[in-house]
Amino acid sequence: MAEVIEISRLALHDQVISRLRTMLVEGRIAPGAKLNERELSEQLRVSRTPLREAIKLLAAEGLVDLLPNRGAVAVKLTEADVLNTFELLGMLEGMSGELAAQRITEPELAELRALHYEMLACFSRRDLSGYYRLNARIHAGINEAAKNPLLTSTYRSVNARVQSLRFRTNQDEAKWKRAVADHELMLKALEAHDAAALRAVLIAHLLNKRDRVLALMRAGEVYPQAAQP
Amino acid sequence: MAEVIEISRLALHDQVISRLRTMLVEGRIAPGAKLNERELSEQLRVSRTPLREAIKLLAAEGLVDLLPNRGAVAVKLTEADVLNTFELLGMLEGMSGELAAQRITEPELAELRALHYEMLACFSRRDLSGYYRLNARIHAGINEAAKNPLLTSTYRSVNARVQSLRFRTNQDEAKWKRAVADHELMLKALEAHDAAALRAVLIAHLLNKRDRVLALMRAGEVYPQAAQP
DNA sequence: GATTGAAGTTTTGCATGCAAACTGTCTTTA
DNA sequence: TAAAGACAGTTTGCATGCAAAACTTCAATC
Repeated sequence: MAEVIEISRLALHDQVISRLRTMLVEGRIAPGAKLNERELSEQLRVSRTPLREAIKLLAAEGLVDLLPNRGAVAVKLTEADVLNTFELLGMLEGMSGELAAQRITEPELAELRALHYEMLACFSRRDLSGYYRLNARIHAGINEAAKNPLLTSTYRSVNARVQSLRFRTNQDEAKWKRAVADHELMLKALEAHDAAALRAVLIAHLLNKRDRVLALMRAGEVYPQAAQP
Repeated sequence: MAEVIEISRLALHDQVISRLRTMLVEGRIAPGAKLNERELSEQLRVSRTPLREAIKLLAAEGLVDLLPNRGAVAVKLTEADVLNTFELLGMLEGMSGELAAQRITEPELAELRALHYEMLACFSRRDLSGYYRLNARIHAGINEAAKNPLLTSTYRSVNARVQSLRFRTNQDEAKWKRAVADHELMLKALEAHDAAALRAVLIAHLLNKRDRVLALMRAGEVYPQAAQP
């Protein structure tokens, strides 16, 4: 009962934000595409007021660009944007790792171990989407173990900018194995409370991802359907 | 001509955001105070629509808390919040310093040197507000020299959360001298392109500031007029 | 043929109106 | 006397309306 009330009482503009963010991150709104207020408000079944509030917030998160008197467009990252984003993301994740190695509790470690084994199961079955989901939960878990909510939310926000690109990198067998090996090292570092080691492996892991994203961009496979101005 | 047009064309909600942010950062809206939409919209001479958009954005920046169906209140930081904020800020500023030491150009360095001497002039005259202004410009300059706009905007956003507290710390003579000495070290490190040294001095400088802010909070001098719930 | 301009349409930005939720006070009841 | 409830006033959340800006189309001129 209370559940239903709570859910229905989620502010409309918050629902709109979530749905829009998902559409942007998953690429259902193509990078560079214009966000037409009338169109979106009909699609999402809300009036333009909460929709506009949502768009403003997504602009603050860096997922859309606001053009004065000309509405909003989904951001289309340049190579420099990607480099800058990963540069910052590496620092944030490295810091997160250092703090987590120092501050993680035994129950948190046990949960991360469990997630790790679930992820290995997905790897064994070549279940890529399950792997991605668990991978994200593990990184979120490390982030939480750092016990700094502001760091967590900052990381989440910066990460959202490149999330859609990270989704699209194709995992060939060798790279996938390498990523799994990285995760083994992460767990070892956490168990040993070795801050420097965890920082190093997290950053290396991320730089790897960055290079795959850059390779994708350079191959021109990222924005296939988006029209150039 | 174009100037005037450009200025007048600044979106209303952007003006509102700036003015509200200033009011929050400078403490003209007390921490914990409720933001009444009708009241503020009359005060700022805009309707509630752009005001509400601005409040939502400031919530995303962490300057106000949104209470569903009950409006917004200016954030009132706990000691833990301050610790977390400075922890992240130290990391961002440290990173900023490392990159700046590697990437700063000669003209940028010359400008920072000039600002430094202007700041020394303010110190010599015991002109605290001028000192603060130049101090902020120097730190912004270092940030820019890091050549990562995303890092710059992230730093700015996180810094805004504690800006109002930083304003209020009282500079006794010894601490002020120490801060000026830190700035000398920063310039030396930049000139030598010594990333590690600049990182170290920036972080030490910031931790000093953190401790002064914490001391202020513990002395109960931060929220004198704000009513407790 | 290309470029400029003018009218019509679309879209954004802001103001306002209305219903739902919340706050505070006063009354009623145990 | 204290607690609960009802009612009035206030405030928020969302929808809608209107004016200004931008875009489109088409024709006219060089």
